[in-house]
Amino acid sequence: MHGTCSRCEACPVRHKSICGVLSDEELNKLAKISRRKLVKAHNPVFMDGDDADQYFNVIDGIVKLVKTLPDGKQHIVGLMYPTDFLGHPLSRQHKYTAEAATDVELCCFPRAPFEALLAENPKLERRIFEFTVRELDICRDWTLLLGRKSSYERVASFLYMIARRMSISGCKCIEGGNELHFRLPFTRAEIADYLGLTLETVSRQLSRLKNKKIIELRTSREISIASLDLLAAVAQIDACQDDIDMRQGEQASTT
Amino acid sequence: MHGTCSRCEACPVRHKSICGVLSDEELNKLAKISRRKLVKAHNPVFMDGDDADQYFNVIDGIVKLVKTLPDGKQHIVGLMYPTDFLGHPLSRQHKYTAEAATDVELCCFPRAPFEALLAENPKLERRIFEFTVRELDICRDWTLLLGRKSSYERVASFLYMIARRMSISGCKCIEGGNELHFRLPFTRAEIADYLGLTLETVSRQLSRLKNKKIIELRTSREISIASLDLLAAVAQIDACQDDIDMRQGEQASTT
DNA sequence: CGACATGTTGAACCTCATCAACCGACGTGG
DNA sequence: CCACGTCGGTTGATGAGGTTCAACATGTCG
Repeated sequence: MHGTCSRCEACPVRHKSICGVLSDEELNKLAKISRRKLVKAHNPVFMDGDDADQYFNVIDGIVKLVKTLPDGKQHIVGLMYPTDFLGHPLSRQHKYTAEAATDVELCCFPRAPFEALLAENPKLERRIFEFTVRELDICRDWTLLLGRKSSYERVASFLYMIARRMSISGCKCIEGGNELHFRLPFTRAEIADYLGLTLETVSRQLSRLKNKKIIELRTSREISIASLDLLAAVAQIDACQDDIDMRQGEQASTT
Repeated sequence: MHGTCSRCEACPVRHKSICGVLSDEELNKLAKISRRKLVKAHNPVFMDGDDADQYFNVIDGIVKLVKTLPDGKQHIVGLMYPTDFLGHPLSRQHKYTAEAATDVELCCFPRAPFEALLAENPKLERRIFEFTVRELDICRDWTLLLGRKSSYERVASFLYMIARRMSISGCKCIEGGNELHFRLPFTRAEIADYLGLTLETVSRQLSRLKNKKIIELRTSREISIASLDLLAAVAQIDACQDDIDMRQGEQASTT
């Protein structure tokens, strides 16, 4: 077989995912150890405490990373979109549960052969490192939101962020998704778990945004954003800073 | 010159920092481009938005990573202790301000020559990758705290965490520091900025812990912890899970 | 159609922020 | 040496923002 395997050629995240740095030849090697997998919404990809015996590319759909407190309260510590890479070399056990928020399509790499490939391909390792640094940046921004923003600002921040992430990653699961009109893939309770609020508070703040004409809600899940800039202002997001973040992300995923 | 340079030989973080993976020869190369630097408490190491033209090892003291919201509220998104590595390859600009919380001793590496060394030394790059993954784990745990814990739980978590980190990293700045008795290097306002609370609330919850005999306060900064297990229980920290984290950290820093 | 999940809205309550008074330690200058 | 201001810390009173509990609306599926 020569050229790229047909499955990878047709892969929508071929260039933006970690695979973007691989030559056709290298990609073929990776393809040989990879396996596609579909996970239905609300099913786990892996559980907190499990051995990390696989790595994943998210091809389509959204994966929630969930931590649970001893007393049962739970919190979403991250969301993974198409093109994202799931799993960290050097962590032998998962520190959170990964659960499909929507129907999800994954590309799975068994740990041992994947790490062997990593060892002989510094470019790939460096690429995963880049992705990890971006995750850390996002996580630190999130601590700012959780530590210092009001419920109104949080909900606005969430809408702003998800609008941008979904249009950038080109999530198939969002029918007719453009930056300003899309279908929310989360329940109010899930949004609450992500923002450190209760579902009632999320509902109230969404109503408030609707009353102020900053968003429209055709149904509870169909969202139209009147103006991203307005939303960013409400969310206390420094639009300039955010543009830099996004451009870096784009670069990293296209070079 | 043969063997290790004398400065590095005497360095207290020689083996636990990123330098731990370097042979004497490689360490000499690194030493040639490095420079020691002292930063007095409350002075900046670098500012949000600055070009990232240097990397740092923290040798002694504690560095705060601070983000500021457009409306002026600020939040501490991370603390760096001795042995920690400051700066991320691939981020051209700093996303936060780094400020000395105590008097700090740093080892500085100018960007260009350091990245050249990285390129020819995959072990070193991998080591920094490990450190970044650990930072991400810590950051995710922090989002759990900010999203779901009460003020009482937060203050308990903070004391628990700082007690463990300081004893592990062997901070010289903590005179007579052992795991159960140490001097707090932060004001109430700084703790509040780290926990997403106000300084008054921090003060009240510390008093509450004192009244419940879980800690003693000889002065406002001299803390004795009656029992780490008790503190962990109050903080809703799963002690078992935490032990795993710590052991991994130890391994990573001694192998 | 009824059953069940999801979402909205209201009312009461509680935690934490805010504003303010006060204390002790420290440093400075008259 | 002491009066004074400053800084860090504690404590109290009050109020706002969010949680909790509850009722009701809407939508979906057998």
